[in-house]
Amino acid sequence: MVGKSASSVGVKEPSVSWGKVELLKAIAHPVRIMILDELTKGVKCVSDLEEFLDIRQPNVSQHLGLLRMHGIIDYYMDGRLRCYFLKDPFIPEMLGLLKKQYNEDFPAPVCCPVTKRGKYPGGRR
Amino acid sequence: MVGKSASSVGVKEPSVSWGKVELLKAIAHPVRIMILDELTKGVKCVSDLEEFLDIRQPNVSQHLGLLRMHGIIDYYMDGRLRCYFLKDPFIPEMLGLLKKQYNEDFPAPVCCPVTKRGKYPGGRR
DNA sequence: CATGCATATTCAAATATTAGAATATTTGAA
DNA sequence: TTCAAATATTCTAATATTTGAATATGCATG
Repeated sequence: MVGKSASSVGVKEPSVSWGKVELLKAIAHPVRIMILDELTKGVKCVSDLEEFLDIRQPNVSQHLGLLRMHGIIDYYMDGRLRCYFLKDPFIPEMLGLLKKQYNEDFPAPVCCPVTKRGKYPGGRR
Repeated sequence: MVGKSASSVGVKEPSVSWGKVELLKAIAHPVRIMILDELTKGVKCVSDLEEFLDIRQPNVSQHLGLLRMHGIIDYYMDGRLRCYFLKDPFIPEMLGLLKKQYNEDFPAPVCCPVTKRGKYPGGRR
């Protein structure tokens, strides 16, 4: 069962899947991020979100529909209310990352400074 | 200097900043994700990426330019090569998250099933 | 200082995203 | 059954993104 790790054997590391990139695209909108952040705190109905977001109801519904089509959220009915909730466990972790503060950038690689020639790690030249 | 935490006082939790949403948008493209994943492994010049991505050079440069404009990557010159490298420490963590496998969705909240009325947590009705 | 390699820029066409307006649907209550 | 509340859908105009083609730039080398 247990064998060499993928990297030790030269097998390709699992890369980011097409589906995950689609998910990223679906999330990458200020309104949808706010919706998701709100849903992290608990179930919300459309009119709650409408008030919170301060945008028009049809637009809220459009964003909710998009998120639902991607399997990121879902809803249940409560009377005439649609109670939306978070479905994808990836989302809270993603939001946590997005809220994290990073104080410094990575340093430039050692083969700088700029004008020093011939150090390209790939072997080309 | 030190005081109560934001949450203990009812102050709004820091939400996702506008800048972070912009960063998400910049990242949310299959080619750019591949570029970033590749740069995670080390410095790459444009023609290396061109070969790896199998798209035309001007297009590679366009994506690189976009990422650079967002402060996500930078480059140094090595002779006539532009050696691009990762600058934003957020990226590797994000890629790690994107590669993570999630086996189950969150369960629907307890106030289901659908027809049970009057349980909306927000108090409306 | 001319040449060629590595890369960037500009432009245009195709396509995708977004938000609003108008309208439709669904459900519970009277 | 009728009405009103809650939400969804459709259509459209504005805008943004993406790509390819053509071309330009910068630098190292002879």
